[in-house]
Amino acid sequence: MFSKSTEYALRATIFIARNSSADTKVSIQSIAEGIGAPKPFIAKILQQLSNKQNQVISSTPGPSGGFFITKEKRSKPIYIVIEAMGDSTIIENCVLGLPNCSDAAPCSMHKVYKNIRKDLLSMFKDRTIDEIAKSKDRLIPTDFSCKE
Amino acid sequence: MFSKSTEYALRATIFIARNSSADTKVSIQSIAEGIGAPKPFIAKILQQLSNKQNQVISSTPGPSGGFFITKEKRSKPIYIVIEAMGDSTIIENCVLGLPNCSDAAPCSMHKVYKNIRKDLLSMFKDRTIDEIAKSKDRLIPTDFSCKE
DNA sequence: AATATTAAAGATAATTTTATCCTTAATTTT
DNA sequence: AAAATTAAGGATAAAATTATCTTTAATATT
Ligand code: SF4
Ligand code: SF4
Repeated sequence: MFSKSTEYALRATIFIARNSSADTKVSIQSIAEGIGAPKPFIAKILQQLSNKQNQVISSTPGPSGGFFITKEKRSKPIYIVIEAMGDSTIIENCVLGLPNCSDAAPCSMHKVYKNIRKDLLSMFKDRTIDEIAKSKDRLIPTDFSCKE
Repeated sequence: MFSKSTEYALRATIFIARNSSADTKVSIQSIAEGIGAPKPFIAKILQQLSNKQNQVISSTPGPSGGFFITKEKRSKPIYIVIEAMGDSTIIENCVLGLPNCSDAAPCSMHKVYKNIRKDLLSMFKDRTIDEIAKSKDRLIPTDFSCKE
């Protein structure tokens, strides 16, 4: 559904929400291992999630530094991750790729897609980061036992 | 949601279903114009939709040749277009990009995504090409008046 | 059979996405 | 203050996607 970048971004954000607090930060290394992503690539994504415009996650350099997520951001919808990655069009745009999508100017799949899109959007806009992080289900390809 | 190729493929297939019959075929030129796609690119996509493995649409070369769709294929689900373009993973795979997705090995968004994915899949697998083609809603970016 | 028309096929180019690497800056610990 | 640790930033590379072009093959019309 999403780009690889956004998949990693979602997994990384959930991982950070689970494994960090005010005084326990997580390193790029442990995030990369925790979600099964290439370290240099996830580093770039973390950068994007924590830059001036986005600030979905926070970071501090230096020893015992790393990434964490503030209480304020924890209660935001996971949608902010998708937005920060620039992938929100995937769930917002027309299935047929037409611009100016609306009930007034419907594409040929409008009627059948409309409600599914609404559900998709509300899934990402109504669920908070903390809510998703709570589940403890897996975030990494090979890990099949994180739930038990 | 889908790749540009698949968006064009869906629009082209619906366009052909609307504008062709056993004796009226449509040319690449008129398809490109009818859906607002670059002609050389849509030519490649039509090729892929009509090749030996896929055969979603059919074609004949020569004067008064062009593309058409058989009665048999008209009654197939639009899912076959997505499959032919190799984009079915987009609606089948895990939102978080994890392999071996199942209730037994759920990812951290499984619970909230499961039913939406089911709806997405049934939308593409239960609706036939003819059913979608019937709507007469727009297939082209600039055309805002095809419904009236 | 010759000609005109149309798609098929394959080569190529541009762009975007994905991934990696190396240097710099910030922070903490000693 | 010096050393160690960690992320930030920027440059580069590889791969996939999107787009274009040219030649060839097939078919119908004359
Ligand atoms: S399907 Fe309808 S609602 Fe969905 S995008 Fe196309 S026009 Fe818009
Ligand atoms: S969300 Fe659940 S069902 Fe959907 S993909 Fe991830 S594991 Fe599979």
